[in-house]
Amino acid sequence: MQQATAYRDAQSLLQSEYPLQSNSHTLSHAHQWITALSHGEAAPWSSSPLGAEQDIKPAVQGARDEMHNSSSNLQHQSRPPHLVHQTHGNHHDGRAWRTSTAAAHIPSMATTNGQSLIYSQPGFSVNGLIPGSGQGMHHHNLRDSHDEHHSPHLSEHGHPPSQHQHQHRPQSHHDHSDEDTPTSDDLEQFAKQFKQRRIKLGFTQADVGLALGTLYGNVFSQTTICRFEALQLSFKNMCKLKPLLNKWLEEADSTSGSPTSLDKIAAQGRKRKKRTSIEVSVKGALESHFLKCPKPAASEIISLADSLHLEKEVVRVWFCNRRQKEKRMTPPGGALPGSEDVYGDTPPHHGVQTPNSNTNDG
DNA sequence: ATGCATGAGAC
DNA sequence: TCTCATGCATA
Repeated sequence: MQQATAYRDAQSLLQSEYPLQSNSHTLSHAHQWITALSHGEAAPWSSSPLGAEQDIKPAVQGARDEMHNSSSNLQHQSRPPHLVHQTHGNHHDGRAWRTSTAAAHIPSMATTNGQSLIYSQPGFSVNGLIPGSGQGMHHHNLRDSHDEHHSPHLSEHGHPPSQHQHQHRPQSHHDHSDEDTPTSDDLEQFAKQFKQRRIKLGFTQADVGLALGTLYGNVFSQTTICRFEALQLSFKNMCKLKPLLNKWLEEADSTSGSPTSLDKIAAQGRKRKKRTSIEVSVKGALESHFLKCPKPAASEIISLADSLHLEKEVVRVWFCNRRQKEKRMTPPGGALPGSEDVYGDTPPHHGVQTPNSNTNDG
């Protein structure tokens, strides 16, 4: 598996040097900040437009030979008793995206420039699947298209279909894995299985994210893959990613051994704001406030930020992220009793699960 | 693996 | 201004 290593090497370097993601979603809006750059109006935090201040990491990580031939018992799965199953109607939240079949096809963008490190391998279709490698590429907004025709009521507002309940499948005639709305159980099992297979195949989470780009034109980051495996995405989001990852499994299996292609655009992006490190004590204060009021008003955020000596934006974002975390399928620390439905936006229970219940990932 | 951040779209 | 999907940067 030296191919993966080499490619990941390049990826890490690129990632360090160029703070730009070749996500098609982002690309569709890339002109925004690129234009901004042209105008010379960089964000206050973009100290050096050249990105020279970043420390390039050697990215030495080729030791991941956890793939010893072991008994492949992928069918175990002990159902944790936490997932309260609720008889909901046939709300199909987060499945409308799949209805756009056109989104699954890759546009043909002739990337015949020799500057990309593409291995012409018959396994992976490297002929123009690379997002953002050239300039004449036309992306298809998978997300945009699905966002348009999805029911406006299916969100987590009011009485959501909820991430962590059993979504009773409309038709239970076969064990499809990439069709219809999966249940929370399905997702859990798939995520687990996916991780096992991924590791056995010798791929990292980042590898998968890139591969999804070659397969669908939609690149995902290591973060997203990681969160998928850990079920730390919303139910809707999980449903959306599952078919893609499922497809990847097939591809990876049939082309195991073939090098994955990689091409990233080395573009100049505006720098993101430096991540604010909130002190533990301050975090505690924020959490206390969150328990009392998960949705503080702007004025309240200001005063809170003032008392905590933080920027208002930082506090605001913190609350946003906090709320979002509450809506994940598997909350990291565990559910906070009493702080869930205070804003009538959260379903009355969580699918709490031990985050480290994966005993075979290496 | 996860914390803070961005941005499009929804309210 | 929020939600939601997503990811850079970092622990």
